[in-house]
Amino acid sequence: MKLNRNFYNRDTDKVARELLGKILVRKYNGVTLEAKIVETEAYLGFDDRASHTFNGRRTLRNEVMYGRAGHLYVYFTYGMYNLVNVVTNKVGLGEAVLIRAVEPVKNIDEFSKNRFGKNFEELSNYQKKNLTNGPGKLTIAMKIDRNDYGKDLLGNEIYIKDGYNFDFKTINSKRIGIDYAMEAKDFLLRYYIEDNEFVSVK
DNA sequence: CACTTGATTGCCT
DNA sequence: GGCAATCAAGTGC
Repeated sequence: MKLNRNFYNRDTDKVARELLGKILVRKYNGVTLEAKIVETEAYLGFDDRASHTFNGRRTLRNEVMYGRAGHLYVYFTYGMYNLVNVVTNKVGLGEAVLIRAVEPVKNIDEFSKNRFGKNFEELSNYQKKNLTNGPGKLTIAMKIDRNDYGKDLLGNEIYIKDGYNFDFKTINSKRIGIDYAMEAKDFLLRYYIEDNEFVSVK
């Protein structure tokens, strides 16, 4: 069942934890991709130096973070990657959850073609391992980019639904790639599924 | 395997 | 002008 608005409109840290095991559904050109979320990070508002909304910073790019929970915040970074987030918590707070890694569960050949131009079984072991194990990689595999900025996860084009298997242990750790964030780099706001091979950093 | 470095551009100061 | 919530290729052990 598709997650409702109330799921997203809660404490961001809790949403980040509970998104593990849920299924991200992505439809385009008549194709349906499904992937299990295996790694997330919470980005908070005013007091989180790692967040794009730190200290109340509000620009055209991050505007959707201040809006209603359950919408997509997609942004472009390092000159070549799109990263996808889910807006959370109350309007005006500016919080979101970054989806850092997923495990394909439906139409894996489409993921594979979007990333490497061939079917999954034709990939090298290295390519199989690197299909969706990172925030920049999964957006390529699932064809998510800035055109998806602001989309509502209660719509039909892209949404998240309940998972099937929650028999896993959740690991909580520091976030990745935010060494500039001073005290905020040590916040324990990252979650991932223990022993899952698609997690970006163990 | 671990570590280093270059790529490439939108965004904010 | 400087940098970024990253990735892939290259080096060396």
